[in-house]
Amino acid sequence: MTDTGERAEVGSLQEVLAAVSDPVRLEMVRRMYAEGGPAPCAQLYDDVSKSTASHHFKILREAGVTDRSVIGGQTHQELRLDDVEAAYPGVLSSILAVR
Amino acid sequence: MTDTGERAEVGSLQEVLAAVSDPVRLEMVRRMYAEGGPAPCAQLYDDVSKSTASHHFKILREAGVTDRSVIGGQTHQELRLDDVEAAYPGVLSSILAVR
DNA sequence: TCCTCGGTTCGATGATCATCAAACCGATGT
DNA sequence: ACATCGGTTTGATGATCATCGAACCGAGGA
Repeated sequence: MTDTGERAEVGSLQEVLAAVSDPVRLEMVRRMYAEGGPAPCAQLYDDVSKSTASHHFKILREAGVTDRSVIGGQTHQELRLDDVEAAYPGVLSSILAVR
Repeated sequence: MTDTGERAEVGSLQEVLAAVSDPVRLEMVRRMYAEGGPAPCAQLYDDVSKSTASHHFKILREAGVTDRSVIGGQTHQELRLDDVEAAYPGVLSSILAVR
């Protein structure tokens, strides 16, 4: 297991909100949450191309919402729920609670 | 006091998130919240033109986040916090709690 | 009646952004 | 060594959107 990112700061509230306001990205976040740990990219989306997915992953990562790691040669994405909650209590958890 | 809108539904979660993910609109929402009731448009923004502000009000209204009423001839905007909370508990309140 | 004031609507412009295909890259397997 | 597989980067395209000025509109006031 190799760390790719160095525990970046969680982005501004605006950045976080903008990140999850896109339907494709919110679905990714929901699936990561359901997974409960590092998940291989491919399981986190359908209906968009690999390159588009990679683009969305980047935006989520830069907003500090997710983290990337490499496990057994494969890239995985993980939700940084605790970090986001620490920065903006209730925001992400209440969004995930919807439905 | 005249009602302009007929208690519209609160929009989808995506709509609500998109509405508040814009800095100008989030500031508007914050000021409405601070006001605690119907507030005249002019007090809810600076740095943008009247037409831009009106555009943002419309987006907030269509997302079900705010409501419009006319008091003494003047248009006022009001936050629909209770309605949004009923639809998506904790989402808007936790955003407003930031800072 | 005419003017002003607060706000909306219209039309246009520029920027941002989601999307894709193609090329690339690192790791694994043959 | 080569091919494959998962993922990223690049470059381009089209759509969405924030922004503005100007025209418009309804309500009061002079």
